Amino acid sequence: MSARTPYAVAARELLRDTLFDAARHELERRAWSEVTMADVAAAAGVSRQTLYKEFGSRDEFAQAFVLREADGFIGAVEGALDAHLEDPRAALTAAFGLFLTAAAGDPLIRAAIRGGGEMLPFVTTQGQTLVEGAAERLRWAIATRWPQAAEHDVALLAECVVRLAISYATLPVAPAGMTASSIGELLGPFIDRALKLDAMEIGPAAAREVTPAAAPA
Amino acid sequence: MSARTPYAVAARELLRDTLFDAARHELERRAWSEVTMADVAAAAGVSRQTLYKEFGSRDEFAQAFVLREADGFIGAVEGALDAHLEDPRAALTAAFGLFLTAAAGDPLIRAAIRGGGEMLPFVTTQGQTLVEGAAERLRWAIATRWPQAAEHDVALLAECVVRLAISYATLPVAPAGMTASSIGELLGPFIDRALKLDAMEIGPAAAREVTPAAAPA
DNA sequence: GTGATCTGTAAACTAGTCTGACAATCTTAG
DNA sequence: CTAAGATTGTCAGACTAGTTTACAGATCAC
Repeated sequence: MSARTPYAVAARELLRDTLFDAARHELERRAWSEVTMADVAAAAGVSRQTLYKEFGSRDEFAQAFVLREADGFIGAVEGALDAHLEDPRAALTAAFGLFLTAAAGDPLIRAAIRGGGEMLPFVTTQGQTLVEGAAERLRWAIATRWPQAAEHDVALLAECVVRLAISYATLPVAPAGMTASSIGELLGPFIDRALKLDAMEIGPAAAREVTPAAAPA
Repeated sequence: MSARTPYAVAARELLRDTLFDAARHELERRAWSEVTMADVAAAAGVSRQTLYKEFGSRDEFAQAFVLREADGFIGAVEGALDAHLEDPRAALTAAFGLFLTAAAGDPLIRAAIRGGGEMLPFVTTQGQTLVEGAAERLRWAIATRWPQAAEHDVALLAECVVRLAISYATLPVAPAGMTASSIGELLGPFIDRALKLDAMEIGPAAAREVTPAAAPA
């Protein structure tokens, strides 16, 4: 795989990764508002200009950074899904619980929540990219595992789950497991109908009583 | 770890890795004499000049490539050592067997042996760098796991094992396991005396801190 | 306000890579 | 054995990515 990636592409990816890792490293000791672009660049062993060339602005960089962090979480979530391929409802509950547990333990998220919320805009008001990106990937994760599900249902589920995940991660009200099983209860019926392997006839336009509107987190 | 590696260094390493991987990829379908430098460069997505700048000549590149391949093997060998920390003799036998098995199954080594031996010089007559490099790393691997052993004994053992490994890999005469236990018999007495943890009068210190976890790299 | 710091942009400079070309060497066909 | 073709190793010039220095505007501390 790495052999088939041309150097130029890999080098660019490496640059971004190095910058992200540098940012994470800086964020482990102080808040985002205390970290300057110069700090990030220096920590990555790169000039400030290079950083600005790769990411146009400070906000753009923060956005991309948050997106990459989210990507890491989704990787873990996919593992949880794989552990419950036969039971979609359990898969969601497990994945959601794992995500919340990981999020609660992640030093970056802890800092982001406690640190005056200076980074919160990137996952909420400015979070369109994040929600879209995460939903896209979750959509793919679900679709490949339960291919019989209707595209529309998968899209709806993915986006709502992502929004709920962000909401509960930034504002936890109960232990991860408890929240997760609540969500499992809430979305269970929908999931059973949409993803169930059983040979039930799933009419896409069937009764859709509970259509949770895209509630902003 | 990757965060603490400055970009410039990582980029250089990436370039070398990309070139090595490209070479391996090429070598999986034809022999080294059939692979041109242009092929390697192209497969890595890099110009021929860049290749020549990083490695002065074709031979130098081949040398470095062989060295890196060997490094991969030693990584596996270290794993085998860790599985027998309490019994150095068994550790050597297991490691040697694992190496020979892996070597026998490795498409590159198979091709190198059968392909008219065009690459053999790099592990034999031209193989000084390889032997020294591999011995150095094996020496380190042993010394960190059995720190009570005398430096001289470790160095002697490491170099001979490396040479034997190369010899048997390039000219196998029996199944890997059989050869490995023969080597175990041959070097066993020396190992028992040099590395044995038992309270014999080895070394200046009878005080031995049993380090159970030699951090797997 | 004043000074200090940081962002975002611009310019000139440096290092690394690419392209195309070349002589020298090696291979192969005839 | 010779001629044609391919490959190695090297070079010069163009191009690109990254560095350095500098500066205007915004923000914050005092």
